[in-house]
Amino acid sequence: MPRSEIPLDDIDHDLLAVLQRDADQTLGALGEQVGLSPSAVQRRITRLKKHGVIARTVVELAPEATSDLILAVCVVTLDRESNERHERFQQRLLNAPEVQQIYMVSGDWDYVVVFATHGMAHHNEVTGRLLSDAPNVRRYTTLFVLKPVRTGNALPTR
Amino acid sequence: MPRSEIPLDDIDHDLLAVLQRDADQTLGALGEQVGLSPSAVQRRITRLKKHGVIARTVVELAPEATSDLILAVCVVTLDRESNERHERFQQRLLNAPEVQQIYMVSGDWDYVVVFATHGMAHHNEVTGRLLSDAPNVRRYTTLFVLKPVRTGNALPTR
DNA sequence: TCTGAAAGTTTTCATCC
DNA sequence: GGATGAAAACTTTCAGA
Repeated sequence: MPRSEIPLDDIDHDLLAVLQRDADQTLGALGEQVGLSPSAVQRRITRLKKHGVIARTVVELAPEATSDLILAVCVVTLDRESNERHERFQQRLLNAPEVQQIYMVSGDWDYVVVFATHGMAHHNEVTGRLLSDAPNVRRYTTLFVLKPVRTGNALPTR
Repeated sequence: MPRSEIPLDDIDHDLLAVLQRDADQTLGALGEQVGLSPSAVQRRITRLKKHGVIARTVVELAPEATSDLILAVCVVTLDRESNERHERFQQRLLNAPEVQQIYMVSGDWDYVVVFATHGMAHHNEVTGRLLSDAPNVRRYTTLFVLKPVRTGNALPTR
């Protein structure tokens, strides 16, 4: 999917907002919410996917339904600023399915990483391998999630 | 959707892993990946939704396709530990569409909050209103996202 | 109890206006 | 953007393992 810039009108914005909350609806139901016929909705969705505005469609699991789920936010600083080191660090994290999110950030820390694991043993194994025993991690701090008040990846579109 | 605990077998786990990456596939295509007929796949998905394992289906937007997107991770500490204050704080954040994620955490900070806004002016307006000018926020620090290396909400299911 | 296949229904897709 | 018919997908039912 290419991702050239395309203009979005009000209806596109409405449609994207709806789809980011619930994409499990028929074109007719979506049409009612944005004031369009099913075929018009279909045309717009096709266009939004084609131009890469809509990156993908996924299901989200209920955190409560995942047994022994431990969510943790780790802030990480690497040893030195070096592109190669950053690349390697990112690649290691990307290869781990327990790494839910990775953000490179500015300021005192280099990265914010969200881990999703099953139980403390699993958490320790994963963060140990990816952070404690990593060659280029200078320091990191773990913030254990007591309650995921809101999750999701919804982006404002205007 | 109720969320009583239900047993998941290997095929359920495979199916959930696939759906968390890409839910925009036909039952037949899904069936091929997990080794089941389309109707069997459909039955399992229905069951997983009914029991709340699958919370919802959503589209994810490409961050690059969102104009002037600013992502920021804020760590926040409230003035005092009080259930009522926490409730109010959470509710204010939940009402803001620019608040993408909220995690209550243990340790030196009380919350990790991810903001998604359009441009610095918007970012400052939102964090000003929700954090700086909030009555019960003691302090907070902002980590601006330079690069979202991985996003998503995929949870490991086993 | 769960599967696979077939029938019936709904939705989606492509073309037309 | 809306409407229509054709194609595809989904849902249900049923027989068998």
